[in-house]
Amino acid sequence: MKLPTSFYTRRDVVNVARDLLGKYIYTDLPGGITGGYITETEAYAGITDKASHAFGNRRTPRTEVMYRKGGRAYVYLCYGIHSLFNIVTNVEDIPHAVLVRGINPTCGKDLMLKRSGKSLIDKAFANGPGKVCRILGIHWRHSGLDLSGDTIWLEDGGRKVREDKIQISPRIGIDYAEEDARLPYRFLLKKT
DNA sequence: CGGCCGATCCACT
DNA sequence: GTGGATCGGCCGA
Repeated sequence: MKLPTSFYTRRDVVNVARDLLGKYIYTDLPGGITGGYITETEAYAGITDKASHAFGNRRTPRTEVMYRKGGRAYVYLCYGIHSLFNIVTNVEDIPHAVLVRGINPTCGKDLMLKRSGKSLIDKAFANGPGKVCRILGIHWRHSGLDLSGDTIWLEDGGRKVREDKIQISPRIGIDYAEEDARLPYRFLLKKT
């Protein structure tokens, strides 16, 4: 069952990031369908968040998709090599997003292994946002895709996520964000 | 149009 | 724990 648009248009991006833990992400891209459930996310809270690409209400061709209604993909290139996948949230003109930093692969494992160049799925297989995009076949050209479509989508697979299984910490790799670098906007599923 | 830099990863020490 | 890879986006001129 796909997540409804109303899941993405909620105004509390930090809670959306937390609620995305345990939800399933799927892609139907060349090679077949791959997917898994989300194990790590970060919230980026728009124009007042120094870590966000939309800080200060900055609008560029790249960031424009963040200003659209929640429920689309915002994918961009980082360090010249890695695509990073974000889920746009909130209503139109409020550029909030959630970065998907880790998944637990469940579907299309052979294809994910092939895309990764690895020979087995270990703990470090999908524990970073660049790796997640690589194994799911997501590229920055997919930015703007509607998540209610059949290319990239999310489902509520009925996984129960207990509050005491959630670890919260500051976000990674955003030291430039000054005081906002310390905000507790990162959510991880603890190892079972 | 040139130059700087990044929401990372991996090999190597 | 650290440094190099690598290139599109952004800004200033």
